[in-house]
Amino acid sequence: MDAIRGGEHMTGRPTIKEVSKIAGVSFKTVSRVLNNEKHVSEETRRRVEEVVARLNFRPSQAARMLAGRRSFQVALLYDNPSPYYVYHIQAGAQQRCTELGYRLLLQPVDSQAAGLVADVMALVDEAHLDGLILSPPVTEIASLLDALDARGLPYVRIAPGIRAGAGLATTMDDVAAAREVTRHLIGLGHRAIAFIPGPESHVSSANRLRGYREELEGHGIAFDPGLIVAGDYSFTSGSEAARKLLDGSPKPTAIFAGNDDMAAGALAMAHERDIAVPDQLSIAGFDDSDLAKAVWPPLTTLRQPVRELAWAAADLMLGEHTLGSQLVLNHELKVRMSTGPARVKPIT
Amino acid sequence: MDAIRGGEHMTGRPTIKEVSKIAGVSFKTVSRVLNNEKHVSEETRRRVEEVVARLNFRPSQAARMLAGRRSFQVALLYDNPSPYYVYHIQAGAQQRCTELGYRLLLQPVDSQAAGLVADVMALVDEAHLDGLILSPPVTEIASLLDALDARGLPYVRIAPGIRAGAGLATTMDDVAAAREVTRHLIGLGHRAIAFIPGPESHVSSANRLRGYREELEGHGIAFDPGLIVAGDYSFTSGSEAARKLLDGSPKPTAIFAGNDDMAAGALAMAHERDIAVPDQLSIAGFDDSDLAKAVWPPLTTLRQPVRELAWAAADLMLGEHTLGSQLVLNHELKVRMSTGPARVKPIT
DNA sequence: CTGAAAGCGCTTACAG
DNA sequence: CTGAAAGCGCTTACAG
Repeated sequence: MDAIRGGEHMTGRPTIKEVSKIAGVSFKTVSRVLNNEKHVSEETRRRVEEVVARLNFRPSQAARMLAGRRSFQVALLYDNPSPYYVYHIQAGAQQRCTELGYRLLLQPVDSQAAGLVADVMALVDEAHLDGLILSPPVTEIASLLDALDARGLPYVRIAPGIRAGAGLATTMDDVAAAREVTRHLIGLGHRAIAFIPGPESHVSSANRLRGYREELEGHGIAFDPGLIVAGDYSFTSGSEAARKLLDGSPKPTAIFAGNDDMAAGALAMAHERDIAVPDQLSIAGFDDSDLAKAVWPPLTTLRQPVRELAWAAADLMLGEHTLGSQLVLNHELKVRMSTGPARVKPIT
Repeated sequence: MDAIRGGEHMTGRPTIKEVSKIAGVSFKTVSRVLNNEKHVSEETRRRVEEVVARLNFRPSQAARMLAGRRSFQVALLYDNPSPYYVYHIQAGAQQRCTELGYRLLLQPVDSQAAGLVADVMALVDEAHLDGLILSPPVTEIASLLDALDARGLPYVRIAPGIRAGAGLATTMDDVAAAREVTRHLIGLGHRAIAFIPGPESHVSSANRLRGYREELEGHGIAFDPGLIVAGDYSFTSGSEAARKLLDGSPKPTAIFAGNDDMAAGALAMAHERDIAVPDQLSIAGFDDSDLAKAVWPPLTTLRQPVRELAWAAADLMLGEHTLGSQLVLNHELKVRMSTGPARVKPIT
């Protein structure tokens, strides 16, 4: 016998009818007050609100969903291995939804699963969703986008890759951001700058690589494939990539990793080999995750406005907007101690 | 005009009545099949299930909540600044709830807020919750526990401090765990072992301090208040505590921090002062968070079964249990490179 | 094993 | 500005 049985816990719950009786109005009028509709006299409104507060009345979401055309409920879909990323995406979306009177369902999904589209549509039906927020890489599943479009269901994407210009979206400029990091390293005198891109499944990987390359070439530095070793956004992959780069040729004086986890991996490899950072090797990351400030030396990185992207996504979908359907948010270079002038002490 | 208006998206949604019509039975029979009730002939069941699958029918959660006595919906309350902790607590609870057919609402709260109890009870009413999972420090709010008890609402607590023996709970033994870490350090020859406890608001802080102290005294090593400097579980506070410890007297040969964030902070301070870890100073953490493996050298720490604690909490509340109402999960010491033999090279 | 009736607590659409 | 009726899509309690 499980603990949930019995269910006598609905005891105290008042309903709209009890409120209306005490306030001396019809329950329809209480409904008007609750929904902030026009055409309620100031005095009636005040009286109803007083009773609502006194009884601690909260309308049943289930009844509203069933009777009304809107559920005031949306879901955030995510499938990201980074606790840091998920935490902040959740926080941003949650905050804006709460402010706007929506409940947000936080829904982890498996973007590789065959049944993904069916599962999401099941959620849409069961929960009567009014809309969806998609975070990468759920943003890249064409069949899901098609199903949502066919259904006419509103959704916003955060940092989408495919169909980037279509529909509602919030993004940052990965290309420009990667150029900034690269420019910072070039400015410190580095010429042999290695880059560790992320996995191909993420659009951000290709965009950051492109920014790195464009900036190099803008400064007349030839792109050298020997300085590129891909990772998969994990710490371990960053470590392995750094090992290959340090063993390869040409020897880099700086490593720019596509995210902070990989930068931390590269940094660990430098420590393991007694390579001084930044005196012998500069290392830069991307994201400005919690990790960036927790390693030694703290990482130079590019702050991605994760929380803001999710906040703005919710706002774009649920708020009162006339301005547009796409929003590009600002990033910011964070210079810390892991980058410094080139070749103070060459690697031996 | 916002994107959500219009709401023509319910178009395709089939109902239980349409299913029943196609299957040639009453809609009550469909309901029986959906709820896995007895007394449905095998053939009828099969026919209904076939139609359900073909139409991709999903029952409205709202209608079930309204008509039934159970909502099949529970909430996880959390108020923890650690993305790592929140991510794994969510994952564990989410998994078990999904397996058992419950929807889990992930609800961040402000445990310091005056209106907390009212807000939670509002959630209970609005969402018709069948139960709640409380994670630290939400577990410690007596007024909330009282309100839930008064309402007769089932809840489980993860690692509770107050009223620890009462009600449903999953925990780990912080005292024994801290003793294990301390024993490891003593076994390496350390005698001047500093400890950085967390904030007093968390019960785990006091328990880990107690374990540290008990183990020392069990080995005939006097407890020295000069080797205790408190932090608040943050990286920065760990760094500051380490600074004071390294400047104070007696000089520690090992530092045991109450969590990994503070251990990482202590490690950064050692790097800043060019103190070799572990040759001159051993550092141990607690949690085995992602951080533990991302810093250099990787931290010796104690694995707290965060995900399992949440999984078991959901299971305890929703599953079929007869065994008991409290569950103590196992922890595990993870020895990595940040700890080593004492005084190989004394700090100068 | 199966079904017809009543009702959950609200919103909608229609009156006045 | 306010109200009475109908109904959302299910489960419950009662019959057969």
